[in-house]
Amino acid sequence: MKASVVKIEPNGHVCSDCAVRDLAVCSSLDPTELREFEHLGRRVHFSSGETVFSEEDITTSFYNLVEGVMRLYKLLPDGRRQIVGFALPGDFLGMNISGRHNFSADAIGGVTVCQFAKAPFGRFIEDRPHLLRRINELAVRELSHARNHMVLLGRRSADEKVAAFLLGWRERLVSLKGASDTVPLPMSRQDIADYLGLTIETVSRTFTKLERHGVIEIIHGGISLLDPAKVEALAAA
Amino acid sequence: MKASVVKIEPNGHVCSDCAVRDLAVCSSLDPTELREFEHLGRRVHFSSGETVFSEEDITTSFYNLVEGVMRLYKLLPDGRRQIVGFALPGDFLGMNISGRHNFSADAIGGVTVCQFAKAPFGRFIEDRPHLLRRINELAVRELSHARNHMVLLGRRSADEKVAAFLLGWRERLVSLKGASDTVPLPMSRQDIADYLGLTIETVSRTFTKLERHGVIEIIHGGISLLDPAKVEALAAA
DNA sequence: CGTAAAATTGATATTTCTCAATGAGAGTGG
DNA sequence: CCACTCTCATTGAGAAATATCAATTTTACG
Repeated sequence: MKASVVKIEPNGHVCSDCAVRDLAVCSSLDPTELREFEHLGRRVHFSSGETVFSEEDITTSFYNLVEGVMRLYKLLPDGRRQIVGFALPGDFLGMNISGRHNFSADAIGGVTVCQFAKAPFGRFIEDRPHLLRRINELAVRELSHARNHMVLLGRRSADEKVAAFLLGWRERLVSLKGASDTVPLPMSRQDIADYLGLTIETVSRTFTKLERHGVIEIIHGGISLLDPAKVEALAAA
Repeated sequence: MKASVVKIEPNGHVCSDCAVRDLAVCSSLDPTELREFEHLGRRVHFSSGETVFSEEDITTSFYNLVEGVMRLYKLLPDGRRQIVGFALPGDFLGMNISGRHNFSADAIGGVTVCQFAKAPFGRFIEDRPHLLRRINELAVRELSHARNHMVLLGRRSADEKVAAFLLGWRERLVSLKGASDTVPLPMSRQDIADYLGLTIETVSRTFTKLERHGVIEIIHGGISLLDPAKVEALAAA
């Protein structure tokens, strides 16, 4: 990845206008706190493909994804990649024990984050247990996703993986933008493969197979769910 | 006839004597708090194979594993099982968002837990942010484990999975009981297979292969690491 | 001991991967 | 506007890893 040309809006943004105000960690703050919080975060933009942070980097900031999609991944020494999740607006990134990030994060398409320096953010949390509780809530939810994903990776067939992915991704988009049977897929086939523990060829073949069976339609930049019930059946719950 | 096993020790136990005092959530409590905490938890014993809680059960308690080993798993509708982790003394179980457990937990061999009713435990946390912080710490650590395990499930070969499992399991035992190249494996081959996303036959064959290559020795109830460096190489970091 | 459960081993089947070629879409410069 | 090139996606054929099915063998336990 190339060096990042980073745009920082000094103090230009107000939390009360923020698109993720009610989704993100900030939902636990009252208006007064929010005004104080505003001074802690800086909006930063990343272009498609840029790396926001890398695994093993010392954690200097936490991030609140405001707009766009990110891939979160880990690499094996020989380059094999496992995507451990896709981040969407409202997701909070950077929590860890070791003081180092335990995965890397790239922008998929343009991305806007609200970046918090670690130390001031830590001090802000200090006497605000409700914020800590909110962060814990997000961590526990992540943990639940992670466990579901382990089941997918360890025990599902390629067809089931793809079907479950489409449904899960749609579900997340639904809760952000409302229901639709058109599912945008901003990530590449390779990303999907690395998320599902498959090869790009297998993902591609599975998409084609689903389309031949009239279950989905592959459209530009995504798919359309022609028969959601059938996809659910294929996903094996 | 021997007296039947007393399952609940009403108030018999004192936290200050507890084996996991410094490992568990309780490590964040001072002596005064600990005395109060004592009245919240009840020691409960489970025999080998018993289920402590099941996925989708409404969460009525949290659990602190005090002694023994548990398997934590999720089932697909058709019975396929994925073990999402093994719990060891000091592990804290029961955190969730939905109010329901998101995995099931069985005893592997005899197990002793410290059980906390959800409501009083919640109230106790309320004005003790340091305890909440400790719980968050454990959740974030779990999350890191979960992500590492996703890499294993999605991107590692059978040999690498087995090797990584042996090393990871040993590592956990080391931090509980000190270093040793003898690695007890209280779980069955089927458990290992369901943890690694393999079949029991593949696990068995891989063990045999490692033994033939002089890398491990299969002993009663576990294995002995004859060549730890070789195992690490096989695990592909 | 004797029986049941767990683990191992072997032979074969299946799924998914690998390697290789082709096709489609986006951006570039002539 | 049209080649040209680059990347990404699709498709095919064959290979490899792991699963499945079927015996044994070993271990655990009453």
